[in-house]
Order: sequence, then C-alpha cells, then structure tokens
Amino acid sequence: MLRTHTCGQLRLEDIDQEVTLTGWVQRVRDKGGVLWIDLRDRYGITQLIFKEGETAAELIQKAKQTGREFVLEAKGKVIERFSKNPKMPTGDIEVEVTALNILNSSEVPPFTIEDETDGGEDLRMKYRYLDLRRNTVRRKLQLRHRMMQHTRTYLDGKDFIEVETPVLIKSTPEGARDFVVPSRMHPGEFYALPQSPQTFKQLLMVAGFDRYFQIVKCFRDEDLRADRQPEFTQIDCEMSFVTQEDILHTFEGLTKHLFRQVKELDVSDFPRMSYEEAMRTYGIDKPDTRFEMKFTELNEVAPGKGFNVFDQAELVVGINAKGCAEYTRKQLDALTEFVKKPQIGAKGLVYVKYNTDGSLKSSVDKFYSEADLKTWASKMNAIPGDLLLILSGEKDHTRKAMAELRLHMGSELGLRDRNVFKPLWVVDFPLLEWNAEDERFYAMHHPFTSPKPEDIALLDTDPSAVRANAYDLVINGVEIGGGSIRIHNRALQNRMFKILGFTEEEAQRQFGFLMDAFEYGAPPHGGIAFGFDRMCALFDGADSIRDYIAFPKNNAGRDVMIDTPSRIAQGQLDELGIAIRK
RNA sequence: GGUCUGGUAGUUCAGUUGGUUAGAAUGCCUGCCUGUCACGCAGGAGGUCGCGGGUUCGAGUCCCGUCCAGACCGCCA
Repeated sequence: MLRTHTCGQLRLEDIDQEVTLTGWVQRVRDKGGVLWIDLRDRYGITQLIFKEGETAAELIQKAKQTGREFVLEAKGKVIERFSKNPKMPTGDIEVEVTALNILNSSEVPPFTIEDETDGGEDLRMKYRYLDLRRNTVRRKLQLRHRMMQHTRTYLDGKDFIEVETPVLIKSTPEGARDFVVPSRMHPGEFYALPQSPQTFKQLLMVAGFDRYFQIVKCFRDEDLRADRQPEFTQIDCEMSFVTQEDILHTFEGLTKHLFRQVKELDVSDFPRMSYEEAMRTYGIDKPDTRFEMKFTELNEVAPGKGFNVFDQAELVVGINAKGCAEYTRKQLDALTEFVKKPQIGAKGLVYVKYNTDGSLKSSVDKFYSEADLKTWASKMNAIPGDLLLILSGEKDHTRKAMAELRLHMGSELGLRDRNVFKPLWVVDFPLLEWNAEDERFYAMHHPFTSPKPEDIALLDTDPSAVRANAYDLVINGVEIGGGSIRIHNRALQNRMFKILGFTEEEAQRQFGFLMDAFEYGAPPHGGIAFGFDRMCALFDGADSIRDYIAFPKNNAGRDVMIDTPSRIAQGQLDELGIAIRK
C-alpha cells in the first residue's frame, strides 16, 4: 500500500505517528509563511501543513506547484492543530509533511469537485468520472450498493438461488421495443436484449429451482424520462408452489427489511387496494397515499340543472382541497391553466369555495343554487374553509387529469414529504386491455399472467372483465415493483395467445419452448420484479434515477462521455451483412 | 411523433421598449500575506452571445429554420 491511513481516519490519539496519506488536492491555501493542502479521498479530508523555516524549502516549492485534483503521496507526522476546525472529523489534527510525491498532475477541472458543484447536468455527465468524485454522488451509489447487499442477504436467507440468465435472447413483438444485436454467424438474424428474464425464470421453476432471484440488467428501446433509462436494473424473483398471498408476504418482507437496514425505518403492514378502487378514488393505478384528497364522483348530483358541461359528461369528479377556500382569483386561474395544459388536456376547472362564514361561492353559480353546492360539499365531506375542485368529461381522461391535479395540489400544500413512505399493494388488475386503434386486446401485465380462476369463464364472453392474479407494489405514487401468478398450463397459455391475436403458428414459433416446458411437469409459480434504480431513488427521496446509476444515458439515450451510439466501420457492417439506408 | 423551458467568459448566471467598448460572481494566472479551512488583499487574462438565414441604419435582444440540453405527453406487455 502506498498509504498507511486514509484521509478520513486520523484523530488526536494518532498524534506523533509517522503516516503516509494519498489522495487528491481539494484546495491549496497559501498564507505566505504557511501553506495548507486539503488532501481528499473517499473517506474524508486531512489537512497537510508546510511551514516556512520548519518544512524543507524544496518541499514548500513542490507544494506550491500543485493544483486542484493533483494526486499526492504525502509522508509526515501527525500533529495537533494550533487552530482546530470543529466542522471536520479530522479537524483536530494535521500532518506536518516531511516528504511529498506528486503521483499525478491534473488539468483544472471544468467544474468544482464539491457537494454544491457549479457544474450543469450535461457537463457533469461528460466528465462523469469527476462528478463521481463528489461526496453527494458517491453516497448515492453507496446507498445502491447497500440496497443490493441487503437484498441478497434477505433473499439468500429465504432460500432463493441467484441464477444468471442470458443477455442475448430472442426478440418478441409484444411489449416494449427490443434492442437488437446482429448475428455475424447468421447474417440477417438477430438476437434481442431482454426486457426482463421472464421466460427464463419460469423455465427455472419448471426445472425445480423453487425460488430464484437475480439482480439483473434489462433493456427497453423506448423514450426516456427522469425515472426511465434504456438499460436499467431489476430485482427479478420467482417462486414455485405459492399463492399470490405468499408472494406479497415474502416481498413485503424484503421491502421492510430494506427500509429497516438502509433507512432505519419501520414501516407498518402494506394496505391492499384493488385496481378498481385505485382508479375510482385516485384516478391512477399508482396512487400517492401520503395524503387523502380522494376523488368523489358527483354524477348523481351535478347534472340536470342546465349546465351543459356536467349534463353531457360521462364523469363528474371532484377533490376537496382542505383549507384552501381563501385561494385568490389568481391562484384559481393558475390551477385552471394547469389542467388546461396540453399534457393534461382538461377543458376547464370548476371550483366551489366553502367560505369560513358558511356561504358557498362557485364558478358555476349561474346554474346551481347554494343548496345544490351544499349537497356537493357534504358529499365531499367539506367543511367551511375548504375548496372543491371539479373536472368532468370522458371517464378515463377526466380521471387522469384529476389525478394530475391531485398530485399538483398535494405538492402545493406540502403533503408529499420525501421522508414519509406510504407503501401499498395494488391488486386485482384487469388481465387484458382493449386497444381501439389495433382493435385487439393487449395483456395489461404480460401474456404469461394467470387470470383469476373464478374469472376464467369470462374469457370467452367478456374478456375485458377478467381480473388477473397480478399486483404492483406502489410507494408514494411510484411503481416500485409488479408481478403475477403465471400460467403453468399449455392449454390456458395457448388460449391467452389466441385472445391476444396470435395464430397457433406464431405462438409456437415465439413461445413454443415455454409451452413445451409446461408439458413436462411445470409447477404452479409466480413472481415479481422490482425496479431497482427507482427503488434507490425513492429511498433517497429523489425523483431522478440518473444519479443512482454510475454511468447513465441522457434523455436522448446517448452516453455523452463515451459518445455513443456511434457509427461502426464499414468492415464491421459487411461482416454482419448489414447495409445502412442512405 | 408532439408540448414547454433553456443555450451569453472555464463554470453558474444577469443583460430593460433593438442603440456606443456585453457585465457579476466564482474559477484561472501574477504578486503580497505565519493559523487558514468558502482564507484575505491587490492586479491581470479570459466572449464567433449554440449554428444558419432574415427584418432593420443598427440584433445577445425581434422573426424563421436548425442543433444541443432538461422536463413532460405519446410510448414504456
């Protein structure tokens, strides 16, 4: 080792020790007769001192030549500081340097290597290796590391076996776009990178592994968001001979274990909510339950008074913003603007102020008496001082818009505390979703999801009413994980593919290996996958997953540091039998 | 595919109804300073205002196009 101690280690009790430290120059402070260098490594900062008349002149000269981010090896004696710095753990001591070796010099970095950097996002990404030197960024990756270790400990303790599945697999048309990899040995043929190891983990269940997990990279060629990267990591799990209840219990346990170990938090048992209830009361399948403000449907009381907008609406729905009756015209206009944004797409917003004096004032006073408004208010459990916000229109759109407005109000009222965690299981998802454009059903989860046994009869008569044995883990409005009990029977799997519009040949060609396997004693099984990057960000109270990934892509899917995607040589293309269309 | 926001010194930003030589902070360089730790003081260097076109006597500022970055919608079984 080049060093005897780290830069975060030395204390008063180490005084008079001869030590050697290595690290990067955080800052040089030249005070004339005395010069200090803050030497930094992953573990902390230790101050080196060079003193005129005491330190050899050539050493001082060498120290003066160093600049930010130079790499040094400094030998010297630990001494007590003349003036201590209580703000730093090593602030009682400093190292009186007797030998200095410049291990490497450094260009002036393009941004400051400090917790509060002056660097913008794209510059930090271009010089990610410098960004990663910063404590704040490194700590996020250390959190990820701990999450990963505790996940492995927990699952290993529950007899799960970690198995690696292939990365070069087969492309399938369902679901997200695949990243594809051309085959040199088979020109014109392609591998695909896995969107998830779904079929492989099911095959491991057929193989009798009983409990499998993998912390695994998955790939989806879709547009990016702050919480979506083209390559991302899942905690992928599967169990045999289990009911949905067993899976929820096991992975509620994992989640609680992580909260305990990583956050030192004990969270209470996770409530269950049906998909239907989530949609009806929160307008979304991943409700943020840190605050109430649930939807109240007003279809029974709102129409029939000549207000065309409500009379024609499939859904009239309101939320009660508690204590907001004092909102000004300007604030209400801002809310109206918010819901009219194209991304949200509501046509307008109706409000009812339940004033503290008991009177009611609304934007639709022309059509409704105070008694009408009072009926609404009581239906929405409003008391004087509350503000009712109401949207109407086609059901799905209106719910979606109201869900956005609810989150907006929750943020505005400070009800979405990043240090509060409210997990829940959303269960009983529909098995299928009708797509009007393609005029066919799509699997809401994936085509291997088992329908609820009691709903199987509906598969032929009313497919959209069939519920699945599928579940999502939602925390603070973020979908953290999802899974299902799978189909383990060839006939039922075939029936599913048929409903999804596959011909028998297509199903056989794409998933024949799985259905063949089902014929050799496939056990009942089910599983779940967690979005690991999201989980890390959520645990840390962050919205973006980028800082929890060492080398992320930007929002155009580009790695600006290594500058990729990039062109490849003509020779490589020729070898692969690929021509680029001009 | 679409919507919005931004692009000015190494960096983070300001720049008024279009008007002379484009500013601040920080960083960088030089000098001074024996207890600093966001050290201090004095001085200095540093700009194709993303790129292209247009309007105008005159464009960092207005218009059109384009590139880049970020957020979002669509998309993400």
